Amino acid sequence: MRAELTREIIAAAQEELAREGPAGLSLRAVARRLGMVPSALYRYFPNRDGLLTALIIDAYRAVGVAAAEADSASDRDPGRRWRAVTGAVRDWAGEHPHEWALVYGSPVPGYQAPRETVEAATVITGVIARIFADAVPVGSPLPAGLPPAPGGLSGVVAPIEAELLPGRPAEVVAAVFMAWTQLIGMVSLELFGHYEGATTDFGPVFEYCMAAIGHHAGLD
Amino acid sequence: MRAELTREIIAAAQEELAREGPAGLSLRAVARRLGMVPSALYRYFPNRDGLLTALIIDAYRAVGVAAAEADSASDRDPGRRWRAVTGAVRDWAGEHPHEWALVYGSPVPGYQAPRETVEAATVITGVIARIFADAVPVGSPLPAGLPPAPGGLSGVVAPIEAELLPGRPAEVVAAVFMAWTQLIGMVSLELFGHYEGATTDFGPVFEYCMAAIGHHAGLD
DNA sequence: GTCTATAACAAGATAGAC
DNA sequence: GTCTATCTTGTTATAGAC
Repeated sequence: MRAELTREIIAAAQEELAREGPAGLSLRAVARRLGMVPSALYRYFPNRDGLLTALIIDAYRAVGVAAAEADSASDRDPGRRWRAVTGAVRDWAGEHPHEWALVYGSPVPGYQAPRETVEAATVITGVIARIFADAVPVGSPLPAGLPPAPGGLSGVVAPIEAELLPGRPAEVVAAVFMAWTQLIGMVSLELFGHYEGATTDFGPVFEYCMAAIGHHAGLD
Repeated sequence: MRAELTREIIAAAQEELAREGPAGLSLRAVARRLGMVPSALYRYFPNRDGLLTALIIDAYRAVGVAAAEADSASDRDPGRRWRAVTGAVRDWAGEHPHEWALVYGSPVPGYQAPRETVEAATVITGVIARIFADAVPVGSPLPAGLPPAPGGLSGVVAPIEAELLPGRPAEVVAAVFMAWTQLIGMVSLELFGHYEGATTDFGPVFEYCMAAIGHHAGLD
C-alpha cells in the first residue's frame, strides 16, 4: 500500500505539472491536492528533485512502452513498424503533453538529471534502432539517397554504432540519428505550437514526413 | 535614452532568464539587478508577460538575423547556403542557450503568445524556405529519394506552399518542412543533452545530417 | 508630461517553534 | 503534524522630482 500511495502522489504531481510546469512543481501543492501535510511526502520522496526524477522516469517509461507495444503489434515489415511506432509516439505525446515537455522540452533550471533518467530514456531509442537494424542488415548496400560520409564520421558515431547498430556504416547510423531526431522534433514542434497555421491538417504531413525519413534511412 | 534603458532592462532580464528560467522570471529580480524599483519597470513594459514577449521577439529576431547574415555571406550555391545557415543557427544557439530554450523549448505555463511573436518567428523560416525555393524552381523534376505523396497532401500543405514555396509540389513543401524540423530538432536535442554519450564529437554528425537532409529536400 | 519612489494588497512559499 | 511569523511575488494607487 506504500506503492499505492506512491502512485497517487505521482498522479497528483502530474496534475500539478500540467498546471504550473516543471519549474513550478511544489511539494506543498502536491500534498495539498492529496489532503496531506507537506512533510508526509518526504517519507516517499527525498525532496522535490526526487519527485521530479520519478516523474521523468515514469514519462520515459510510458512513451517507451507505447513505442514498444506499437512495434510488436505490427507485422515484420520495418516500414510498417516504423510508421506504427511514430504514430504511437505522436499519439502518446498528444495525450500527455506536459510529460512530453518534461522529458523532451527545456531542461528544468537547477535540476541535475541522475543516471537513472538517462537509462530510462534509452528504451525508445532501442525500439527505434532495432527497426532500422532489422531493415539494414550488416553488409547490405547503402540506401540510395544517403550522401557519402567523410571518413572521420565513423569514428565519432562509434559509441552509438557499437551499442545500437553494430557493423552498420556511418551513413546509416547518422540516418537513424536523423530519423529519431525528426520524430522527436516533429512531435515537439507540433505540440509547442510552431506549426500553427502552416497546414490545414497536420496528421497527413506527419505521416508523409515519417515515411520519407524512414525511406531515407533505409526502410522499404 | 528611453530606448537605451529598455535595452538594459532586456539585458538584465536575459541574465535572470539564464538563472531561473522563463517560469521563474521575476520583475522584481530584474528591477533589483538594475538598482531600480519594481514599479518603475511598468513604464517600459505593461506587465511580466509583456517583458517575456519582448524577450521572445528579441530571440527570434536575433536567430533570424544570424541565419540571414550567414545566408547572404555565402555564395549562390543553395547547398552551401543551407550549410552556412544551419551552422550559424547552431552556433547562435550554443551562445544563447536560454534564449533558444525560451522560443523553441517548452511553452511557458500560463503565457499566451501574442501575434507579434508568431510574426517574429517567421523570419528564420523565410530564410530557409528561400534557399530551397531557389534550389527547386517551379517545374523542376522531383528530387530523387522523395517518395510520392498521397493525393491529399497538396491540400493540407497549401497554406505554407502559398506563402513560402509557391508552385512547388507537395513533396518538396513537406521536405522543406522536414529540413526545418531537422535543424530545430537537432539543435534542441543537442542543447538539451539528449545526445550525451552518443558521439565523441557532435559537430561532424550535425554537418553530415544537415547536408543529408538538404540533399533529400532537393539541394545539389 | 515623463519618470521614479513609496506604500500597499492578495497570493503563496518558507522556516521554525511547538 | 500543526501553526504562525516572515518573506517574495505581480500589480496598483499615489505622491513627488525633473
